[in-house]
Amino acid sequence: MNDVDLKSDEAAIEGETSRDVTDQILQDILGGLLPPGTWLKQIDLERRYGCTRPDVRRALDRLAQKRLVEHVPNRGYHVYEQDGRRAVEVSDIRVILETAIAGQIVANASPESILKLRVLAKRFDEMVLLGTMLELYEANLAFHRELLTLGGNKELVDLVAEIRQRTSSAPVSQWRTRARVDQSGREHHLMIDAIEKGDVEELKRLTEFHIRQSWGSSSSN
Amino acid sequence: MNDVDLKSDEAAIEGETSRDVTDQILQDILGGLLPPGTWLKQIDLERRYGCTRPDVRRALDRLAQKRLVEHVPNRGYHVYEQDGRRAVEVSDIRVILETAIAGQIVANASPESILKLRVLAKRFDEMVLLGTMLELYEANLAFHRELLTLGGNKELVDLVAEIRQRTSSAPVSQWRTRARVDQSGREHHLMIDAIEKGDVEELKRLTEFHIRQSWGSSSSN
DNA sequence: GTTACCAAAATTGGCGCCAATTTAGGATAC
DNA sequence: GTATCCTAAATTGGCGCCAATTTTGGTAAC
Repeated sequence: MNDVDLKSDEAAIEGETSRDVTDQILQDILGGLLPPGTWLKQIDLERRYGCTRPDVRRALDRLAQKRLVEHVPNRGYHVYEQDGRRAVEVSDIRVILETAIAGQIVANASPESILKLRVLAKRFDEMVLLGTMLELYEANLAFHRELLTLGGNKELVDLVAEIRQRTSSAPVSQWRTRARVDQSGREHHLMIDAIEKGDVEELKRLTEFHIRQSWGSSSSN
Repeated sequence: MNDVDLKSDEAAIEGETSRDVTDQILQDILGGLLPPGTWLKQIDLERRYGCTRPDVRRALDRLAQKRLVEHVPNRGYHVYEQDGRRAVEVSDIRVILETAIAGQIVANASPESILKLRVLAKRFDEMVLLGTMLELYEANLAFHRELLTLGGNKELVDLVAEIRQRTSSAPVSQWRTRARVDQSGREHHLMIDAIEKGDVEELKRLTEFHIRQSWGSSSSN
């Protein structure tokens, strides 16, 4: 396990101290800047994000609660090693939840909401070409959030958003190939098509495939 | 909103400083000692649980993350008011998840695991007669945890345990009547019966009924 | 008598220091 | 030459103080 290297720009942040440190660290883990196994030294983080010691500690504690980092008493915090079994289990949960509300999604889909989905799906496609990996990741999240919102269960939307970031330490590793990302974009549109047609079963099929696909090639399962 | 009254024994704890403060506050919320709306003053908690200021703050932050208390900047933390809609939504999620794995539960149920369930169901029945409200609550959790564990998805078990304590601020309010608690105990045994018979559909029916029942009379939905 | 304003008490929350533990490196003994 | 022990540097984490904000109670004016 190597520890985080941040000889780079220290005072370049300076200006958005307001945004929460937890999210910044979270994004850096998600972005692959802080690979699994990395030891998160408090002094480094303090300097890196231009914040105080208590801020760092609060952030680390929150991330530990979310099980994104592990806390070893008197030795510090380190980014969780990716566990293949856990990843599969989380996918299973997502499949259960997201297919379960397919019926409500179709039922509640108005022409406006379908348009909204199209816009978000298109933005994802644009980010494939023009955006960074993180922007792509967030465009994907936005699309799926909007989709789930149609289900009408607000708690479920938040819950899925939460468990998503439970295993996907590096979105980079999810969409390994360009072909896979393009495919994802196409699937988004297919899902919207299914909603327009009112074909619930088709939506379920697509949803399950879409979720499972991301993890297909990773780990030995 | 009244604030927490704790003129009672202050130094009576002294000896189990080790156990986490977060759990203690959580239990007191669950136990109904800290009703919804109560303002959680840091000084009071500090004295009450015999711990330091940073300990209290860490605990409050964690509970806020779990959405059991709400944080109002510069005004403090208070126990979440029970939201009827949220409670229903969480029940819906539980129904989705727990019925979804009914098949696996039946498939994985060995004679030993069924015996284990019987023991836990019996302990619940005993607690109805002899135990405190909190013990009853925990016996119930233990039964359901064991049941879900048979599904084989460890993440799902933890997730359900998590969302359970998301709304049920006061277990007292859940099982309002004695009749309802007795009924719950009987349902546990019926569920085990269904597993023994290998009747998946029956288990699903019972599970949904069992979950929905707890919230039936509360709030105007 | 009521309302508005001001002042004092209380509470939150930011911040930094110091002790305890761990880790790494060097020196010595075998 | 290698292994073990001891010392020093570094890192974690406990703890408490003080500034900023809010609330409450009292007073004065209308």
